[in-house]
Amino acid sequence: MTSEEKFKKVISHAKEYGFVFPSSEIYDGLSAVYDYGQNGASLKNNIKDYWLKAMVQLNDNIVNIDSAILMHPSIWKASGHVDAFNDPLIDNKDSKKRYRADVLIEDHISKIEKKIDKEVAKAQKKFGENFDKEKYISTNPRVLQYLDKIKLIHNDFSKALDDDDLVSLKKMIEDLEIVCPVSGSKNWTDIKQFNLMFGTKLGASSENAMDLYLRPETAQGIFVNFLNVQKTSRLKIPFGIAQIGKAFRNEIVARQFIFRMREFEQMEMQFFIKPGTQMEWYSKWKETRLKWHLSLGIKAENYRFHDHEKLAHYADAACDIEFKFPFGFKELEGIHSRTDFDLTNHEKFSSKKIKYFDNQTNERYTPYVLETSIGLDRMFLAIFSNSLEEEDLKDGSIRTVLKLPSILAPIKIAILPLIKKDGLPELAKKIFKKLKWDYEVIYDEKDAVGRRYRRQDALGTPFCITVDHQSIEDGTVTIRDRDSMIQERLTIDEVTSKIKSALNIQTWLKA
RNA sequence: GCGAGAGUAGCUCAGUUGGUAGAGCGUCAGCCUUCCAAGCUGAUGGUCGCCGGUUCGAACCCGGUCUCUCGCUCCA
Repeated sequence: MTSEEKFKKVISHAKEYGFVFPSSEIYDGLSAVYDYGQNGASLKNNIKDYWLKAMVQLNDNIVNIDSAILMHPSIWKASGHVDAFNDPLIDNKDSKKRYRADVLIEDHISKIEKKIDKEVAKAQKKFGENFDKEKYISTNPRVLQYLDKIKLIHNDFSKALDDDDLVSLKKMIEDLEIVCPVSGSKNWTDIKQFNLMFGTKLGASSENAMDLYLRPETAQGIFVNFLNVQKTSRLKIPFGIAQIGKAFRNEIVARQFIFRMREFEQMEMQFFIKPGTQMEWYSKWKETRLKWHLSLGIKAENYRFHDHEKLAHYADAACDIEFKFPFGFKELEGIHSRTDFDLTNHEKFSSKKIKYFDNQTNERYTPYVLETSIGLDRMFLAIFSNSLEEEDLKDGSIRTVLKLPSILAPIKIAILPLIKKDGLPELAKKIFKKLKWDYEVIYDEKDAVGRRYRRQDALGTPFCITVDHQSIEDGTVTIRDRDSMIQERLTIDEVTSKIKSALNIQTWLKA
């Protein structure tokens, strides 16, 4: 099976078994928006729980918050999103390539700068040791001409950018005769402004309404609550604030099923530390987070670190944990050393002092931040796609089985009477009623038992308990393991304790 | 946004030169059954993505539109 076929199978299986549906499907769907169905919502919740247990419950110095999606618009100026999320884009009609218009012009400027360097190098070679670089640059007519040109471009450029004047920007590209690096043509489309943030309005009256954005990341909700949490929690640095929540990005191209959605959910933790200790924490959290992933029992070869070479405006070190999705290795989680960029900027924009006072050393400082940020929907896709298998059995049949980590499975146990008579359903229902207090349990008596096993396999149910005639005589039942298909005959109590230990969170997280 | 491909039942798909829509699986109701899909009977389910045009007649031809997949671009 090619990876493309496999991915198709993942998507249709997700739909067929109630995990993921296209949003608004009866109205033809909405691009890059998906709904989680009865089993998907459950799997997603289980992933959240597993993360919260590891990150918050087991760490005395990490707390969980839930901040609002709507936030004060200045936050996005402070965070840099208003600038960084607005791209003027232009297409070359011949090569069909898309470029950022500002980058094209910047590249053009650096080309001229290179010409100057060339002139200088040439002169240096000619004059040898006596060469006065400063003097040469300030007097040589050709160099001066280049410098003038750059200055002129710079002026027009910054004016156009400041005014959001896309027409002038395009005119610059035409006047400078910038060509597409691929096609070499000057056949450009008009420049279009892309804003990756979703806009909305606060206030019912259109006159006084305030322009807002739906948050493009959850992290800022943590930063703006830093003081609130720090003052009310009695936590001392180092400490962390975690949050699970939705974020929104108006992606130009959002594809690959739930990998890149317009509305998505993040699980983040911002860890506040003393400046200078960030590298230490950076490697600590890299290790900790990878360990968390591996604890779910997915093969280590499916994960890899990818260090960022080009760092974001706020980071001094960053890497991704990448996962081998059906369409290749892609980012699953990011671990970023965010320095004091966010807190410092919020201090600047809000005019509130955002500092931490260390009683031990009597120092007052702006904490540095170490971020771990995982896409919940990506995590879902990683687990789901990795779990879906088609097995060729010895009898020639094919078994579709979703080998979810049992701790995450939406349904933990299926209770099945072997046949629908002789008092077997009654006993099975009794067990069903007892177990549902502790687990997600399903009862099924329809069709042959083999078919019912396969049905549960496709849903990812790790255990099937079957009640047969012997059960009525001696109270034993069989428990079938999803992955090995091996059955064991045990008493109800033994079965319960077996399941209990198999789903023991401590065993999972320590793995 | 550009290019290529695709849209028919819950899923996978067939549907001839245009003649009022089919299969397998699934689901549901039964029957039969003491342990790993494909035993029997019956049922449910589709304005053929949507809108318009051509035609006596359109799933099929034409135009538009929406959505999906892949590639390009973007990913703070």
